[in-house]
Amino acid sequence: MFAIGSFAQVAKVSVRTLRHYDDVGLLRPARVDPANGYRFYEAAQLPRLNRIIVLKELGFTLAEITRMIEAGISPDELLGMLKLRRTEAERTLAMEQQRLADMTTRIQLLQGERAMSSSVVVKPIDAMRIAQVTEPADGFNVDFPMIFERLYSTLYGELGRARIAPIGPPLALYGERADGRVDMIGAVQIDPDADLASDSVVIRDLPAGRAATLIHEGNMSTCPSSYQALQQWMEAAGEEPDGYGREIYLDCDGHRDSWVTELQFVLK
Amino acid sequence: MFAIGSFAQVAKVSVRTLRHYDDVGLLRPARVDPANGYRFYEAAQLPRLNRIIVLKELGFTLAEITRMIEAGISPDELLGMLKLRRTEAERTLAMEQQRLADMTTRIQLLQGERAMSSSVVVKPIDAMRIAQVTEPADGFNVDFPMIFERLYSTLYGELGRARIAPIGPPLALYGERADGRVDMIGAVQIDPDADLASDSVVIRDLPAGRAATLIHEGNMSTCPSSYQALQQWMEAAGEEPDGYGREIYLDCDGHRDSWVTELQFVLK
DNA sequence: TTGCTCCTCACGTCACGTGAGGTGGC
DNA sequence: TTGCTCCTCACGTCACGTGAGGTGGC
Repeated sequence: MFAIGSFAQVAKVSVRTLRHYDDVGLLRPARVDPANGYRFYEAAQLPRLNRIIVLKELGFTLAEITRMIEAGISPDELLGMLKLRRTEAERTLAMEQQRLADMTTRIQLLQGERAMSSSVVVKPIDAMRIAQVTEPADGFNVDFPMIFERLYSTLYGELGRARIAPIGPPLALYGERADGRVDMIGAVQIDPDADLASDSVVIRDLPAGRAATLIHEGNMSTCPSSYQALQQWMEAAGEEPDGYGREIYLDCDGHRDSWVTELQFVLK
Repeated sequence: MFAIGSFAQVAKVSVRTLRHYDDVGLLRPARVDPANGYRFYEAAQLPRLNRIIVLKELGFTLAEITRMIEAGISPDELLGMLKLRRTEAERTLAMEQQRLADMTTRIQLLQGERAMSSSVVVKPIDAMRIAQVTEPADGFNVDFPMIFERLYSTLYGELGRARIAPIGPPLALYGERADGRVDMIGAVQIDPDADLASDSVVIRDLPAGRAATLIHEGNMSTCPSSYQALQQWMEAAGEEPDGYGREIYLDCDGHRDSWVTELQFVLK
């Protein structure tokens, strides 16, 4: 017979742990003094306690362990559960490694004085239906404000006439053309059930995916530096963009200098 | 201005998360409607939210993030903290890997039908002062009960005369001798302040360390199979024993068949 | 009027650690 | 009588998830 303190000492667990296992019914003392509630354990209870400790080290929860021990699990079953757990463990291990790599990326970028890129966030993007108006251009050295003014005016005009309500803020997309030029695309999300026949406005579905994103604050004329930061981040993180960037005009109500725009690169 | 739902959507966090960040003061809404408590956010708050998300992904706690953001941390400081965190992450990663290896060991042993070894536990052993009586033998093919009866009778007799109280159960140790024979050692823990002058009883300090342990239930005559299980476990786990085994007679009061003994191998 | 969005509690999570406040035997 | 061991609550941990129960505007 061991009092709880000595039993804890030989088993190298805390007294609190033994009390906890009593509470949850995982390991009841061999005897409890009815007068003062003192718990007493037998040496013969050590194999059970050790089994608990081993299973815990293997990553099972106390609830799982309770079930396993109560059910008098066979070696074969244990083997199966262990293999399952190992698969889980491998996954969390891979995630940990990813995180470590992520930290290393950020450290490198910080050392390169590109502090801005320290708020690049990768997030899922949902599939959505958009309405868009396209205009080709000879590259990125163009008068963006003028072009997009035209695009959005056409887009919102036609949507209004067709009684289709835009969802959320306007988007800018860019597309490669067969003739080597670039498509400037003004777009906005619409209801997936909406449809429209128009010469200028095209309805299209964007697929779901992952994107590296960065919030650009202020006038779009200073946008290139934000794009650069995003691109540097992707390079350092070993991510590859799928196509050109996207712009989401989260706040374009006030003065151009106080606009807030999310830049996105869809990742492969 | 975004209502909490749309702000959550663009930032890809849950509404609950935004409320939580408000509660802990990490990200207060730009405006709260005094009438109904509705929270409203501005696009310009996204950079802060993204910084929070990034720092969280890097493994900082919300409390740490709060401090970092409030203090307007410099890139250099961030770099330092990141490196610290990376060291931590590397350690937990190594532990995860150890666990995975451990699982693989157990899986192998289970497949080899050595289910018994599935309750081998590695635990720290404390440094302790012991009193011991030694008798050489020609190997392990001897009459253990008789020898140890002699050893313990001498040991407890002398301790009693010297008024030294034994602490805990009796131990059996084994030692290599220069002449190729084996020392059979009966021992017991005593107070670290205790001392004794005797021809037969020697006081000695055992160092702290780690040991692989297994509980043997029943008569010591069936002990070899438990020792074998322990040794198989060590081999599979890539651990090396430092010297012979130790035995701790946790319960040797009743019939020999109901004894409970802990077998230990100190690990290098 | 029916949905939809928003609100505020408040419990639950996982396995104990850590006091607080009190008791019984050497 | 002073330590020591034991006891039972009960809060705290970490970052929210998940109802419960209720309200205000299209």
